[in-house]
Amino acid sequence: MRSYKDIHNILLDRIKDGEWQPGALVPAEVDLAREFGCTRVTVNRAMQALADSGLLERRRRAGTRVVQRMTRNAVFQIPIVRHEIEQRGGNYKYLLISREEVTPPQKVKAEMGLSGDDPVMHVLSLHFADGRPYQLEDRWIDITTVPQARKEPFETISPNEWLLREIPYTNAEHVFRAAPSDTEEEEHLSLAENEPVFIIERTTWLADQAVTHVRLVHPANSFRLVTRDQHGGAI
Amino acid sequence: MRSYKDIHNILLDRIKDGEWQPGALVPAEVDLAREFGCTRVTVNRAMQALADSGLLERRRRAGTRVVQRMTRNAVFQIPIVRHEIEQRGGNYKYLLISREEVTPPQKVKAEMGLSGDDPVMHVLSLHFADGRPYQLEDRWIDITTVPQARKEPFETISPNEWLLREIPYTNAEHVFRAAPSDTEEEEHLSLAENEPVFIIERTTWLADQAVTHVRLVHPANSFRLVTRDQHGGAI
DNA sequence: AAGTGGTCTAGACCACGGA
DNA sequence: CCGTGGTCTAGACCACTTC
Repeated sequence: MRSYKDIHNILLDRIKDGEWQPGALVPAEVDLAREFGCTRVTVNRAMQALADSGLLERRRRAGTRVVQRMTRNAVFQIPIVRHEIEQRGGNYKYLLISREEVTPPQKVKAEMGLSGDDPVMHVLSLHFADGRPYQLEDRWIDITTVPQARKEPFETISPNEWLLREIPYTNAEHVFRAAPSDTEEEEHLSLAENEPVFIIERTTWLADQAVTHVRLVHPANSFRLVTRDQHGGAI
Repeated sequence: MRSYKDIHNILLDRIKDGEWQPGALVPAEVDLAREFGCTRVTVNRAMQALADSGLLERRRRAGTRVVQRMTRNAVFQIPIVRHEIEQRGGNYKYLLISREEVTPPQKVKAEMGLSGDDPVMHVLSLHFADGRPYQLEDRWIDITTVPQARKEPFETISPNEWLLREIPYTNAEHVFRAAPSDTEEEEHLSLAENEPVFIIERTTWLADQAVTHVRLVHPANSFRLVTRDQHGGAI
């Protein structure tokens, strides 16, 4: 019996092996269904998966083609910092630096789409790996959307971990960049002047309402972000 | 009539609105099918989509739960640098620095999984945006897998663009990091000493055979990598 | 053992959009 | 127009895995 996964892999091989060249029209679902001795629905499912992952392009009446421009997606996973460190056998420590409710600077208000002067929870904290500063977490939490945050002292659990555990979200935006450190970062991360840092800025929404905005600062020499983008056997 | 997209969105709303809390067990397919007046297959399709995007976790017999998210995903698209620059209205220029066939250093051989002393195509080139160096492309291409590369001078088209246009791939691995520049980078990118740079290292495979390994170096002050990750309205 | 998701079939109708 | 993909139904059997 041929499952849609089998068919997916067979079709994938044909693309890999160049049997179906980029830009080429591939047989219609009906024909493949006949070839594989299964229903059209089964073939459809396999081809949809290939289309979703960007290898095929499908249009009604026009048929299905192997995509020509192979701009494909790589997926990063950004884990809870504690897990990240513990997973590679490191010793994790968390330190709360400050926690207050204040009106955020204009830049943060813009990122979070806030207009009024309502106070926002601002939490500054540090994550250590093996005793060395690993990440400075500079976080803003909208207490209108997440009132529970007012009851959380963040003394033993980081905002990062608390939010991921407690608050669902629907959209996120990331900015990754490198920069020379500023004095605050140098102080907290024990850096020399103008050492390079790797910065992740993330804004997270729950149904069009900003939940939180965070700036994560890492010493460049101890941080790398890795993706492994598999296309093959997966399914 | 309720389509699987409708159902997908209804279920998504229930998660968004907190009607279904993270970790909670959600109704079985049969029950939802009855509720929406459709077949179980239709419900299954909607729920699979939600599971694929990481919002639901499904196990036979154990049922379906709202995921207690432990990681966040970010999606990054491998661009053609020229398009990236032109798309935001910039003026693009390409410059080939060198092109040779040599035995690569051990580090590159390891990344690409090469063992012998076979020569590999090494292409060094620069991408400019509005006259300023934007990206240094330090690329290795396996000419066993991609013999066509020997016929391409790379004088007017960059390896980046040529490869994306001509060579399909199945897997990719990325490393993102920040670092102080080295002297070669400072020379080509017109940087002062030890300025921070943003580095992307990518290895690309075609069916378990390494195609190319590249190191992309950007001046930190003119580069940011942005992702926008939707869980929502898409489908 | 039994409930849950995973998947297939056969047939059908619809929606889009190229010829 | 009419071929192609998009999707639904009804019913079925299977594959897990927890109870």
